[in-house]
Amino acid sequence: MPHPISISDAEWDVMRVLWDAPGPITANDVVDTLKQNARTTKTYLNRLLKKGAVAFEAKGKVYWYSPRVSRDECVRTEGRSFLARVFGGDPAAMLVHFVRDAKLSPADVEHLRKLLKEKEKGGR
Amino acid sequence: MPHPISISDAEWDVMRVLWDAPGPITANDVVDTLKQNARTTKTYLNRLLKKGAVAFEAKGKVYWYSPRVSRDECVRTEGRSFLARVFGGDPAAMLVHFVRDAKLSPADVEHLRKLLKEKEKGGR
DNA sequence: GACAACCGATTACACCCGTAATAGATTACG
DNA sequence: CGTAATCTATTACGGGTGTAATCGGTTGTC
Repeated sequence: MPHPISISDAEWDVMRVLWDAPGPITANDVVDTLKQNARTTKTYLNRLLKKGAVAFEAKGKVYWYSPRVSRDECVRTEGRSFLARVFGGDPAAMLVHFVRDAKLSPADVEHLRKLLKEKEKGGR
Repeated sequence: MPHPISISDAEWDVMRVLWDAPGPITANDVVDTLKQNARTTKTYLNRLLKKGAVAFEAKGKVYWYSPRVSRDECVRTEGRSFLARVFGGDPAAMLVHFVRDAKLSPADVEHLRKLLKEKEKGGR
């Protein structure tokens, strides 16, 4: 994959809006959702365009934007970088930390235990 | 707490070396461990000093450095920021992702399951 | 005592980032 | 048609970051 696109903090906000949308949306849709300064948000969209993280289709003078990279791919990339930076690449240490630190509902806990159980036998 | 010190990527490498050390160490110790350019590493130490993330004691012309902020505090801060950025603040979603994505030894899995079990009853 | 080696401090520099204003084109309205 | 509104594109700018070279002082060595 020729893709290690790096998405900044503020750009993540924009990407999450795009990923959550059911289809292409306009810059103003993003602005309305984020309730941030319109100029600023449009700058982010532009930078994401340059990076190849989003695509657009022009209708009249308005652009309709959509993600060009998958959320999952970006989450994985960002996660690996975080893991390397903060935990020196040790995933178990990271999980221990988060399990300790996170506020989880009983249902969440149940879900995670199930996942771990599968992981235990299923392997992979 | 007057402390939301922000530590950059490259600075984390330095901090991890300091945290892992049993006591104060010199800039050259850090250089030797990281095997990065000495000038560069020293720049990082200087910036960390300015930020108040490390302290030093001069012995002769050599400085002996030690962390001034706890690893745990920094990990927590960084973790929260990551959680907000990538998962919009949903800890369960993050854990599910990492449990799925991480390579874990059977012992790791066992450990995590135990932690979750405690969390389930003990709460908090 | 002179000079080389070495150390931390200062300076450099290009790029990214958050934040936004301005410019230029196009459209909508009266 | 002319003017106002509205898009996107371009430009701005201060601060952080990765990367490193230079400066100025101290120290160790001959």
